[in-house]
Amino acid sequence: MNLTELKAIQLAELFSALSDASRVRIISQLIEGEMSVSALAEGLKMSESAVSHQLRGLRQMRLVRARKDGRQVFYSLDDDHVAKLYSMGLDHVEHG
Amino acid sequence: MNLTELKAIQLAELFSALSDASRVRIISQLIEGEMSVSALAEGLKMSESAVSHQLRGLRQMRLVRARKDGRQVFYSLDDDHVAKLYSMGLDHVEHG
DNA sequence: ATAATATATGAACGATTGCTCAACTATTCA
DNA sequence: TGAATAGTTGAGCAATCGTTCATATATTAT
Repeated sequence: MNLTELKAIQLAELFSALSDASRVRIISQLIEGEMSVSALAEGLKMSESAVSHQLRGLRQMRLVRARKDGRQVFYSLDDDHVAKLYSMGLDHVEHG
Repeated sequence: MNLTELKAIQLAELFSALSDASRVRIISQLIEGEMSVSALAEGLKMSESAVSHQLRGLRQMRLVRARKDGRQVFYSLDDDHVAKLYSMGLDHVEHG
């Protein structure tokens, strides 16, 4: 089965979403449920700016969804595929 | 479930293997079966050097295995987990 | 021996990434 | 209204990445 260049790029972009430890930790938090930017930043000991920058990328890839409530913005996973990829990867890292 | 920093890094490294279109295409070729460096290079229209550099990374992550036969080196997937991640990602890109 | 072939490797380069910092918008509170 | 809070954004910078190019190593053929 021959992979088109477009699909290769799309696949690479998808996996890029989980190719950084900060983003992996963000995803792992969001698997527990939606969370505000500042809660994520505090829990992960990252600056709010850094978290926000990463969330923007995840949002653009439609892996994460934003819900605004007052002055807070709550993020959650937009797609259970990501959670599945995550848990499959974790399984590989832990056993195997 | 709290993710340790080590596991976050290991997960990120695993997904990094598929975070580049060239590597995705290499993996997609190797799913079909083992292949020499020059065959990969020709099929993917990449230089042998570029392919070799990428294969080294994949080898170091133990996602790919090398078998030397004469002056050729045949590469194959070392781990069916990668193929599973790949096809799961492809599924997400194609549908969903 | 020499030449040719297959692959690996290091240096160097531009491109991309992930962060910080400062400035900005939007919302709430007093 | 003005101050405080939550988040976003752009510029800038160091670090990393993926490639090319030249060179090196290993194997085979002559």
